[in-house]
Amino acid sequence: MNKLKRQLIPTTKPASWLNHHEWSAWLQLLATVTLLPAAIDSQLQREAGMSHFEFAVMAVLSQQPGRSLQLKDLAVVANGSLSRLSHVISRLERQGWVRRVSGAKGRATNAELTNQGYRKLMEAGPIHFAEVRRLVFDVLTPEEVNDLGR
Amino acid sequence: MNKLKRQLIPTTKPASWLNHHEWSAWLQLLATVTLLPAAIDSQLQREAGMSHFEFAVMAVLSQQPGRSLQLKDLAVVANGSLSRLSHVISRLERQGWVRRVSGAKGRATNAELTNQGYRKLMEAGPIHFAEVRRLVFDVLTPEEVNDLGR
DNA sequence: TTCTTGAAGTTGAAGCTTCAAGTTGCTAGC
DNA sequence: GCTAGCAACTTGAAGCTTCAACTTCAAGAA
Repeated sequence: MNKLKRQLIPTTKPASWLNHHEWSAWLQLLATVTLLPAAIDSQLQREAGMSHFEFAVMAVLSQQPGRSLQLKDLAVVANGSLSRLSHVISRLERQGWVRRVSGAKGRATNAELTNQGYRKLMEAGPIHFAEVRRLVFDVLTPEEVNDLGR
Repeated sequence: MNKLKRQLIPTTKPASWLNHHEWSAWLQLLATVTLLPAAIDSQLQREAGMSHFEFAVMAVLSQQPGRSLQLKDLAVVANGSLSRLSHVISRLERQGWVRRVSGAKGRATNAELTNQGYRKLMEAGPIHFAEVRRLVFDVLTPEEVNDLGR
């Protein structure tokens, strides 16, 4: 199969396709960017019963004063759309891990981590980070870790 | 919001959470791995009417002899499950871009790129790769591109 | 005051992926 | 030649994300 992957280089190249060099770099990046989140997600799902996005949302909340943050800001920090977040918060509410609290100003809504949610997070953290270590930090040298910021 | 992102470092650290250094590296990687595919996907969707996975599938096919490949192999090269691929091929068939051909041996099924599919791909390629260049190669130095393979 | 505009959320539908449960056709062992 | 078991799909349901439409509230213009 690896042989196949290398064959993907276009033989006819209209002006704007990638050259050999770019192409193989892109394939590498693509595989990382595709496989890594999938692996992380499915492990977390299996062993802790939550998606990585849900984990991220709860992790952010746990670090905020009052374990609470306005949805709009939470969406940005968690790298998701407001709509997606709203649906996810509804699910987390159903699990009893998060609660909606109407925020101070205007139409603001805050999400607040419940105690139950906090306990769940503390339990999921080690499981998750062990996998992150295994898939990321154990594979990279320390300098490479430094370079991750590009 | 960037200030927020930096606050995510856990203040209490049970043995198996990440340390400061790992944590910020992980946040970087996470953002890349989350935002990059989303950006690529939505651009391709908007401007060429296909997902990145569909593009990848057709691109692989276009490079194979006979523009055709068995589903099991195609799934591996495109980094997806067989089930996912099967659904996607059905969609691509509906568009007339791909055709199922029963393979030589046993229960094998091949996917074959149609002429119409090939034309579509040729049209989508430049659109897609321009975006890849913009988001990846224009941001990285040549040495960094070299290092993408880790 | 009243009107307009924009930001923040919510909601439902449509589409995609995953998961589990089937099919179906080889092939190895008896 | 049978039969068990596996490999290669296919399919339908459940769950998640996206998208577009809608609601609500705040603030500034008129």
